[in-house]
Amino acid sequence: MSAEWIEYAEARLTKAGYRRGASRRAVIELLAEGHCAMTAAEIEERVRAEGRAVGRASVYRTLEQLEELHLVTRLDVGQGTARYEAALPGGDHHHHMVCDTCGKVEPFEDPELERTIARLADRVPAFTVGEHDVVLHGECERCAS
Amino acid sequence: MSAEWIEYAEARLTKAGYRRGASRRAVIELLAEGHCAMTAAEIEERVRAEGRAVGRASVYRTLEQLEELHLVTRLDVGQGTARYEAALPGGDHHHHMVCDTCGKVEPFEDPELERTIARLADRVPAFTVGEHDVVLHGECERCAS
DNA sequence: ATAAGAAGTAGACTCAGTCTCATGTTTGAC
DNA sequence: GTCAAACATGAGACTGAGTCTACTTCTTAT
Repeated sequence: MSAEWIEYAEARLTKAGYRRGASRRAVIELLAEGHCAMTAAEIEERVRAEGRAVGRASVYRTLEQLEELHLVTRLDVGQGTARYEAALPGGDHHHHMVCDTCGKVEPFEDPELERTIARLADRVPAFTVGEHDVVLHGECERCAS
Repeated sequence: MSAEWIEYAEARLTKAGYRRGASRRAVIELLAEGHCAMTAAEIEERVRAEGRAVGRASVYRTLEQLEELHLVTRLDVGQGTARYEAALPGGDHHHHMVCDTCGKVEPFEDPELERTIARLADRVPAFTVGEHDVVLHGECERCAS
């Protein structure tokens, strides 16, 4: 997650007809740093901490646009706050484990799970499956001890 | 989903040390009707529609207690609103498909998916998996056409 | 360089969910 | 049955995420 992703994202946005802007750039740069699953509020706060004024609306608008182009993944872990993370073009599909005690969010991958869900999606004709989220709730090592 | 579930839920609550109360009873009765995945606001509204005054706090408190005893399942479909549904004691574990266009929530079951997740949970030592949610996003038949 | 319109800002607004506290009920003890 | 302690309840204030609005500032095509 890095400079290439920034360029890639900007290119996709331009191709999609969006103009460039400083706020969006700042949000994209932050996401590129790859801190897993930030909330919109965290993003706003961190951009401001860098000394840039940024409107809440700009943050949400940017995230919405990026999500539309599948450049970020929105993730609902059930604490009433959505989280966002940069998505690489070629896959990197993963899910999340949430510690219900401390709130920590941990990513994981599982090809078998992907296959199972793909098969399931084929089997359901009344529904066109697009995205899917698997959220495992539980306790992380530290909280369990 | 019916009268037995109401009695079962009340018995469990009593055993857990809770006293009885009219508001909680009303919420439980509504859940027992089995309308899939209601929001807290819908529950409050429907209880009021029956002519009973009920405080928002009572609804949320009841749902929290029921969730703690695994008598209801809380479900996050990602529209910023939690949904709740009665859970039968002996299983009936299911997941949900959400139509991102019209917001409709449809339940589904899949034993293969359950097995896959159970295997996955065993394989992850750093995390004690408790509950899991699988939410498939997509489009329902009507919206797709 | 300029004008059209997208992008940005601040902050008011909405709405789900939480908290508080005075009041109403339940229950166990007598 | 009566009583009091303790739990349950209701109204509404409060919080915090996310949306909307009105207005300003840039980008970009010409």
